[in-house]
Amino acid sequence: MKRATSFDVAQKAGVSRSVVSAVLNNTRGIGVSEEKRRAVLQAIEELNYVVDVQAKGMRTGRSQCIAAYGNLKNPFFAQMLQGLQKVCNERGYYVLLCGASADAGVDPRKKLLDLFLQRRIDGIVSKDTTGYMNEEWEREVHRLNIPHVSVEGFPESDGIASVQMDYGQSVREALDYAWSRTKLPPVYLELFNGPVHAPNWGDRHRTQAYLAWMREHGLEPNVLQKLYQAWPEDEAWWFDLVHSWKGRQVSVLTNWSRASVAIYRAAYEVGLRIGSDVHVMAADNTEQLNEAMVPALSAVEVPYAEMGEAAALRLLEYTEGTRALADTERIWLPAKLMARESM
DNA sequence: TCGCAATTCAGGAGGCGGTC
DNA sequence: GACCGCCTCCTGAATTGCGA
Repeated sequence: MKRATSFDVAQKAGVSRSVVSAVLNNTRGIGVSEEKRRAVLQAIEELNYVVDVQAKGMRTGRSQCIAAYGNLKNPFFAQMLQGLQKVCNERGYYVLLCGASADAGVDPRKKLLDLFLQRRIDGIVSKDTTGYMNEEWEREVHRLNIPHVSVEGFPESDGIASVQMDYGQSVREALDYAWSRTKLPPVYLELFNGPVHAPNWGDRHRTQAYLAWMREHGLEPNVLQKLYQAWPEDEAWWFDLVHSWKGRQVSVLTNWSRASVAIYRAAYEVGLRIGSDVHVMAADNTEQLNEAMVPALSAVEVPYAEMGEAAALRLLEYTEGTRALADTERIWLPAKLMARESM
């Protein structure tokens, strides 16, 4: 059966297509009487009429669809999507999911360019790794005038709009909380992926914030750096560390909650109690287990859902023309302090 | 008749400009 | 203010025109 068009709706309601359009879009400046409005809405219902998005795109040049690009295995991408989807639902947009896995040596980002040129998407929100930079991609985005917002990527670029959590503020908040709970000088334990410690943008901001906070409080900084290895490869290192804390209380802030998990394990083996002997707190929610751990791990967490919302709102400003593409002012969101039992 | 290039048409919706 | 007519958007398919 042929699907109904706005022409059919107009005929059935006894009005012109312009009135149907005005009712559907609440077009400013075009008033529609209550009687005609009801007639149009009734015709829409009776004919099961739905706006043809492709046809609409022909006229408006927009697809009402935005691409969400990221690593599908990354749980934060899913969290970001929640916020993105919420905004898109409210604003009548669809989300096209684009996985970041490369195949046959093709940069998966390049596919996004094709989708944009084919008018299948109006813009892109990408969940990038913290501090991610890509000058070639930036050039392409500018060359093609693609509305694009990165979550966590391009933190030092003025060319790409991004949504960032304030890592410095998150560490300060964690340290203030830890200090208020224990009055112990906090140790900062920084886990890194090897083989060489090459701190990214977020890592640097965290460490700088820790050092500054310690200085301001007249305390001697104590930064421990540890190459990440899967348990139990490096259990001896953790045992030695936690063993050295025996007989005194310590307060530890870890950059990744993964490090907190290792401390929990070692403390269990050594016979120390988390929350009373060893006070632990994480500066992120990498493992998604903070709340489920026993005792529950206190943390300052990255608000990925809120970041997804903020990114979507900014992107729609670009696609709908209420903000110039050149205006790439960064959006900063605060970390969420989740006070639990470990600190 | 064939092959190619140019032109026309169809599809559905948005909204400007004009009328009452 | 309420409403209508008509132009416009883009692109693949169909049609037409023309030379070889």
